[in-house]
Amino acid sequence: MRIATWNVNSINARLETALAVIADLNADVICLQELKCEDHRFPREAFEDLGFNVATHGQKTYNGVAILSKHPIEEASPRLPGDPDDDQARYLEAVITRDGGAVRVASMYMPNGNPVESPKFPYKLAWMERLIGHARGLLALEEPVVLAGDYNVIPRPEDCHDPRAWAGDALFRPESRAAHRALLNLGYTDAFDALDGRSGQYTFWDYQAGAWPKDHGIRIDHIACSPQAADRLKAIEIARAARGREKPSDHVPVVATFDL
DNA sequence: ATGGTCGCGTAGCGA
Repeated sequence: MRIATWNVNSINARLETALAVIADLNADVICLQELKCEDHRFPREAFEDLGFNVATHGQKTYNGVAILSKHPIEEASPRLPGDPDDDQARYLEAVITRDGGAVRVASMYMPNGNPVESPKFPYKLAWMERLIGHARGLLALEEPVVLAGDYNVIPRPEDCHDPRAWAGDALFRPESRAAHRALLNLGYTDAFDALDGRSGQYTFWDYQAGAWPKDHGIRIDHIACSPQAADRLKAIEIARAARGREKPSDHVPVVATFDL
C-alpha cells in the first residue's frame, strides 16, 4: 500500500495540476492539506472518477484536510481531540480497510506558528501537545497507524538550505523541534529518518525570491508510523518533480510504501 | 534592488 501526503495549497486553484500529480503518484491513499474550501466546494467527483473514495474536513478560506483512498474509508473522524474551542480544520483521521487488514491514517495540517511573538506560536505548541496526547492513545490500539501531513517543522539543520536564515522561525524553533521529537519518542518511526535520512531533501520551496530554481527549500512534510506500520514500511519517496510543473503547489508529495 | 509570490476574495491577511 502506498500512502502519500501533499499540501496542495488550494484544491480548486490547483485541480488540473493536482489530477496530474496524483496520477503520477500511483498511491492507494492520499492525505491532502490546505484545501482552502468548505466541504461542499471540494471537487469530489473529479477524484471519484479516478476511483478514489473521498473524506473531507474543510472550512472557508483557510486550512482544510482530506483523505482520498482507493480502498474503503471507515470511521472518518474530523478534529484533533482535546480542545472543543479549536475550530480550525487541521485534522482528519480514518481507517482504511482492505482484505485481511486495516491501517488508521491521519491527514494533518499543523499550525505554522509565525510570528513567534504572536498567539500563533503558543497555539502551534498547544496543538502539537494535543497531537502527542492523541497519538499516545493510538499506540495502545496496537494497530498500523500512519500520521501524515504538513508538520510545519524542520527537524534538523540539514533539512533546510540555510539554517541561519531559519533561526528564530517557528518552523525551526527548539520548542517546535522538541515537540516533533516528543511525538516520535512515544514510539513512532519517521519514515524518512528510517529509510533515507539524507541532507537537502526538501518538500517545500517558497514561491518568492527564486527559492525553487536556487533549491532553497525545507523539509517539513513528514510521515510518522506506529510500530505495527513501521514493521511493514518498505520505501519513502519525495515527488520533487511536482514543484517544476505549471501552476505548482509550494509543497510536493511525500509517499511511503508499506507491505500492507 | 531594503522587494520578491501566491490564494482568497476583492483589502489585507496567511503562508
